[in-house]
Amino acid sequence: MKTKTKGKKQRQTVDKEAFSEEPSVRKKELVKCLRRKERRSGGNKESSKMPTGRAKRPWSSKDRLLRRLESNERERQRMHKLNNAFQALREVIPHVRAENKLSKIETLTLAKNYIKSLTSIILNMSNGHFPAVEGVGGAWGSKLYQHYQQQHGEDDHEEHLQKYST
DNA sequence: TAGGCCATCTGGTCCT
DNA sequence: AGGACCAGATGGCCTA
Repeated sequence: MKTKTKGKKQRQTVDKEAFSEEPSVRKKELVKCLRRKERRSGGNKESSKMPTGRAKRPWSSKDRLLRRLESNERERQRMHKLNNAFQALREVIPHVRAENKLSKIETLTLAKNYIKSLTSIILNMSNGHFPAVEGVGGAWGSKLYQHYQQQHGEDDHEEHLQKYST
C-alpha cells in the first residue's frame, strides 16, 4: 500500500487574480486555456454530447471569459466543500491506517461497511425489539432516523440532515 | 515508468 | 437567467 502523505499540491489556477494580474501573465494563462481547449475540440473524439437547446448568449469574449472564471471558482468551492465532507467522514470512521489518509473510494467503502456493522450490532442488541428489517433503508432505517430526530430535534443538524437525507 | 489518486477546467444539463 | 450539479478530460504528484 502506498502512503498518501503528499503535501498540498500547488496548482496554478486561472482565476480572477491571474486575470487582474500583469497583462503578460494574464495573456499567458489565456493562451494556455485556449491551447487546452483546442486540444480537446480538435482531439480524436468528436463530442458525444450534442450542443442542444440553450441559445447562445450574446456575450463578448471577455464577458464569457469572466463568467467562466467565476464558474470555475464556484466549482472549486463546491469541490472543497465536498472534500471537507469527505474529511469529516474520514474522522468518524474507525480504520487501521491512522497515519495515512484514506482515499475517497476507501472512505466511502469503509463508511458503508461501518454503517452495516453498526446496524447489525444494534439489531442484535435490540433482540427483536424493533420491527423486522429489510435492509438499512427500510423500516429499520426510518426507525433509526426517527430516533436520531428525537435526539437532535432542536439541533441545527436537523435541517442539515433532512436536506441531505432525501 | 506505469498506475493510482487527486485538483482543476470545462461545457452540458438540471433546478430554482 | 444564473447557479448547482455532473462527468469527461487533462496534467501533476507520488509510490511501487
